[in-house]
Amino acid sequence: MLEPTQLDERKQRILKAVVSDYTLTGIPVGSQVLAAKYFLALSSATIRNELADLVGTGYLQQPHTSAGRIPTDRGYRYFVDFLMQPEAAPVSIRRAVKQEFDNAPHQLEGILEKAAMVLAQITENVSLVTAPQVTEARIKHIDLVSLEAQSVLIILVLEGNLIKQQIVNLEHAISQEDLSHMAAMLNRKVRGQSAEELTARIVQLGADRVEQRRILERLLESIKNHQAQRQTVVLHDGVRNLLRHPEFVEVNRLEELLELIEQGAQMAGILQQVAFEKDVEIIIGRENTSTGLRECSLVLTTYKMADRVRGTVGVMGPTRMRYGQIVARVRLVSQMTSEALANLGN
Amino acid sequence: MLEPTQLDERKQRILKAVVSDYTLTGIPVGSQVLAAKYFLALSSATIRNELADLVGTGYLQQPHTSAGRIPTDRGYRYFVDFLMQPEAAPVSIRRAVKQEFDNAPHQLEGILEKAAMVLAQITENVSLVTAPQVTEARIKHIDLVSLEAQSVLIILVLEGNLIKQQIVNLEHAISQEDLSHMAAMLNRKVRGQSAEELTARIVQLGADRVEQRRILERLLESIKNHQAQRQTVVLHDGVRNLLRHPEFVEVNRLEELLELIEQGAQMAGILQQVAFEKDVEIIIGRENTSTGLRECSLVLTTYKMADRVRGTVGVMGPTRMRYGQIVARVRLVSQMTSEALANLGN
DNA sequence: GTTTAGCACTCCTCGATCGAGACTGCCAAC
DNA sequence: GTTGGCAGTCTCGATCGAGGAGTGCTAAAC
Repeated sequence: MLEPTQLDERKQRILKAVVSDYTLTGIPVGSQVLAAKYFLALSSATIRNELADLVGTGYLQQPHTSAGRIPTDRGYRYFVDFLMQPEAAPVSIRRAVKQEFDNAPHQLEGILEKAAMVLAQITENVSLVTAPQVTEARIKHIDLVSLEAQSVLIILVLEGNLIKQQIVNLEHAISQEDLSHMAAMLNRKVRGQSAEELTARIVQLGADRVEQRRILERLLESIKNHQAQRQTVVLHDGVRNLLRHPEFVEVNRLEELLELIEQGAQMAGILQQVAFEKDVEIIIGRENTSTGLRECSLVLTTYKMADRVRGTVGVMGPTRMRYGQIVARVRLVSQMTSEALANLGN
Repeated sequence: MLEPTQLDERKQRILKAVVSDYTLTGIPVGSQVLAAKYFLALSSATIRNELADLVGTGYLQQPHTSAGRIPTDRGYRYFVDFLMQPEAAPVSIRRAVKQEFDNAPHQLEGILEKAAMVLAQITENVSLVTAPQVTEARIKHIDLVSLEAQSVLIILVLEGNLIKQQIVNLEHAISQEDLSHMAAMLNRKVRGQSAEELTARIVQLGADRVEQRRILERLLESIKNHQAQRQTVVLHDGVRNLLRHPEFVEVNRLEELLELIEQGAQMAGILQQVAFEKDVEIIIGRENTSTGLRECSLVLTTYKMADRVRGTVGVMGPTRMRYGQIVARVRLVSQMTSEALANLGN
């Protein structure tokens, strides 16, 4: 674990200057630039000595002998933990974001898509948004709709107004009337229960006939399968922004990254691990378990949809990103998303 | 309009050879290669004369003086219209595709996502899939669910088992009992009608109280807005495949393309124009109205979900693509998608 | 009239070379 | 501990030339 005391105050200021300058320009920072732009009172030779120390302790590195310094992952980590201050987004951006969310369709998917779009735009990186996760979902409403002969559409409304739907095929035909009846019964009995509890209680439900009971069992089984099977969806936007970063001119890295983003499963795993309590979580370069993200950083946080319903929003970009700015903007979008989702249900 | 008679038989064979070779190798095709690989009976000089003619009539072009020939958009057009024969996908691929669809979740989105994934994989290009479009949707079932105090969740099941949902805020609270009652009434009266007809008939509905009637009006208005507002979703996959093509090593083109794909609106417009009757529609290079697609081709067709419910699937890639192969594979995925969707409702 | 061989010409590609520029590390002086 | 000076190192970009691929043209052969 890093300690702020590991670097004296001047080294901290120099590290901060290197990170700031490098994230802005993308050019390795030399001692002369530092002296001229940030440390007028010091000579470049002095700074060179300090830089050499910072390289020795692993906070900085040199791409080659006659180049300036760039931060290592460790350097970035020290920066975000102790040196960085979030740069609040300017009013113009706050206003634009608000407007976008105001114009978003009054609907879960629409809002999440909007969040991904806006976040990609204001951070100029790839945005990542997971659909809301339910921890121990409670059922608010069940509806059964007869489709063709033997198939039934199950609609489950969960806490937080999450809607799950599934089509089930039965052995025997059943009328809409019977279905409505069953739905009404279920609604009376199962409100506020979790899907697991529901299964446990099914035995106690006074299903008038054996036939009806079998259908109920079938439906519940389906619901449970469905819950288990459905993997988290990860929305993303702004892949085009990656192309602008000079670190991705070679196409190989990009390809690996794109695969990760597009197939989503691994990404979903990473995003789901973001702690709900934490404010913003930052994962830098090789801290990522996935090798494809070796040279990328993630800035992630959660949004809240309802009491036990949350999702993750965040940004993926090169380790050389403006952390201070991006943290603030991820936070902003997370808040706006939570608000927009809250407005859905009132 | 092109006529097959515009080229004599030998020119046709040469054009075909150039397109075939170039789409495979990506290297401009010279007269010597043609003579050696495709026209053993002719000398390279003869072929040179023919090539010069084909350049003169606009079917081929030369990147520079001492390079081989590559097809123009016109050349590709002639090829797909008169010379190409679809290359049926090998059994191994057919089997793999079938398996993927068998494993797809029993659910609209899941199937469409699967289609996009599979198509991207087997064509090694970007796949595009629109959600099903409804022409004159008929209503199968309406459900109203009380959420918090004054908000109501409307669930509409349309023909083809398309489900639309929306949350509406009312002026006054209303109980779930009242809502269920209204829903039951609506279901009795509106089955098989389109949303427009429904609005027309609302006046005739015997709404017991003025209050209830007002709520109904509010709901219908919401439904209509929702229909109008919701733009077509375009799923895509396989952007990573683009990176493999040498024509996209320069990042600029890619950026333009990605913007088109990611923001989707323009793309949706293009995809929606695909005629339902046609088998496979191919749009080549500058035939595209969008400048970003100047150097790309689209191979598109439709899938069928129900009688009046269809969507578009297809592939986007560089004009230099293996049309014969891709046409067959797009067709394959379209069929499998239609089948999978048909199985949803039985 | 069509086809072919031969040949000069054009243009791209790739590797090697070279100089300019940037930054360092080290040393000696302050 | 700090600073100026300086030699050394490495990258980057421009330039150049050889090699190669393919053409168009001409004149002869079929």
